[in-house]
Amino acid sequence: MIRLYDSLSREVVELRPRAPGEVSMYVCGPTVYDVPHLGHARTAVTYDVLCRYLTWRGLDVTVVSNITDVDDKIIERAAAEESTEQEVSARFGDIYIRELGALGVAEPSARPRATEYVSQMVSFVERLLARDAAYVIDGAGVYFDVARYADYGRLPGRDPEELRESAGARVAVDERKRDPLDFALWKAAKEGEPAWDAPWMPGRPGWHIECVAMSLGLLGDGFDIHGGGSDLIFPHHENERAEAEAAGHRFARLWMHSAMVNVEGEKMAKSAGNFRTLADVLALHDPRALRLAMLQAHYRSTMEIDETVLAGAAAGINRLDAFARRVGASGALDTTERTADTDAARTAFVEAMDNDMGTPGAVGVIFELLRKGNVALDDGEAEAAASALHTVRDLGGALGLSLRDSSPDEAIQQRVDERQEARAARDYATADLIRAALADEGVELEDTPTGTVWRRVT
RNA sequence: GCAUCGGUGCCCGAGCGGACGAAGGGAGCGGCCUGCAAAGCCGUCUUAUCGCGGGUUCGAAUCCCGCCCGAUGCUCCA
Repeated sequence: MIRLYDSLSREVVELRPRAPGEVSMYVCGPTVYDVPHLGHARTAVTYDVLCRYLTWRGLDVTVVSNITDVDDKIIERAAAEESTEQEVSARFGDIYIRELGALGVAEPSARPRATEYVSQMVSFVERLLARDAAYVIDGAGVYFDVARYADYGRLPGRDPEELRESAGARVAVDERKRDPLDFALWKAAKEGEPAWDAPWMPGRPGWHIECVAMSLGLLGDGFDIHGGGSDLIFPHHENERAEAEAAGHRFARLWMHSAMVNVEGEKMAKSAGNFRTLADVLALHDPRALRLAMLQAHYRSTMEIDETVLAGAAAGINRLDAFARRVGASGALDTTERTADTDAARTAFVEAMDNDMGTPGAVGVIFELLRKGNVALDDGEAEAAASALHTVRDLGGALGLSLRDSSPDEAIQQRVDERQEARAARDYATADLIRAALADEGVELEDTPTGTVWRRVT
């Protein structure tokens, strides 16, 4: 039984897909006006792991993750660069996809762009107008009428009255709105901004509507999981929910929110100026180290990512790879043979993961099995070690963590062999010379009872 | 202020009523192994005052109340 925390009911609930055996999931992607940072990476990794695990458990998963390519910030950036909105969003969209791909985030089943869904958004707004859940303000746009949605405020756990009090604290409220909480579904075109035709006035999509159009459009009513970063709970997700349900649709069955990444105790954000780009981290570390660091914290806990954390995770990745090399050097062949240890590990792994994606516990299980495999190797039980390795690979795969396979390199192998000959002849001076030379090239040697293995150190 | 989530060994971070004599990773130290390393294993720091004070319970890191501290959200946000 797979259980997940549902942000709407505020409890861990059993995942009960609308269609048995199939899970449909929508993950709010970024607005592409700049390069991705670690926060984007954490969110993407969280849902990537969920998708991989559900698939590993035998479910047929469909993931839709959007890219929002019309928005105030994109317009600003395009203006600042004297470029176009299309160019800016295409550029950052490509970077986003490439860098997350490098992190091992699998391509979603569909990655819609907001601009591809404008006509659906227009129809959606019409439907809301027809149901009297929205109204037009001439020259300004079309607004959602919050009063028409009785459940408003449940997702963020707030009373609409309280929400109303703080509305306008940061942005001036348009006097013509019926309620300060009302928000734009469609924004009237301004000079020099991208615009599309619409029955009310030419303009561009307002807030939250793009995700509703894309999620319902691609996954249909009552899709299973809607996820995103916790900073989207309000207003973004609550307003999506209001729009969809006020239009008569059954929206997401389960809401998930991943926690923020902090830097020195503060949320990483562009506005705070403390963000680290994904590219910066990827330039310094194995992408698997970043993923492991993220897996070692629960997705609903705020986590700190700094050099200490990254270096620690990188050391963990080295252990994983070293185990694979050791087993490889033992000559034992890959085997699906089960042992008491691998069975116990699988059970514990599933138990941890089924419980609201307990990746830290799941990673713990993997490392425990790794240690047992190393002990088996020390005891000369290569077969048992190979079984452990096979399971480590399988479980790691369910989390998107792979072990590095050494790539053969004849030139290096030749020198390793030369060193072995020297060692056999007890000519340790020569042997150490070769080892030091290889070390200078970033190649580290490990002597095992069955031969010497080597690895590249980055 | 209101809402939500937290405060666990040197660091990160699980656990969320009894198998806790608190997982796992990292760091330090000692040992074994090794020609020396690396890798690995074992031990150790670690009897972790589980933020503080009360309470419930046969039993609490886990539940309840109060307090202190922090993060996030309250129409830019992943």
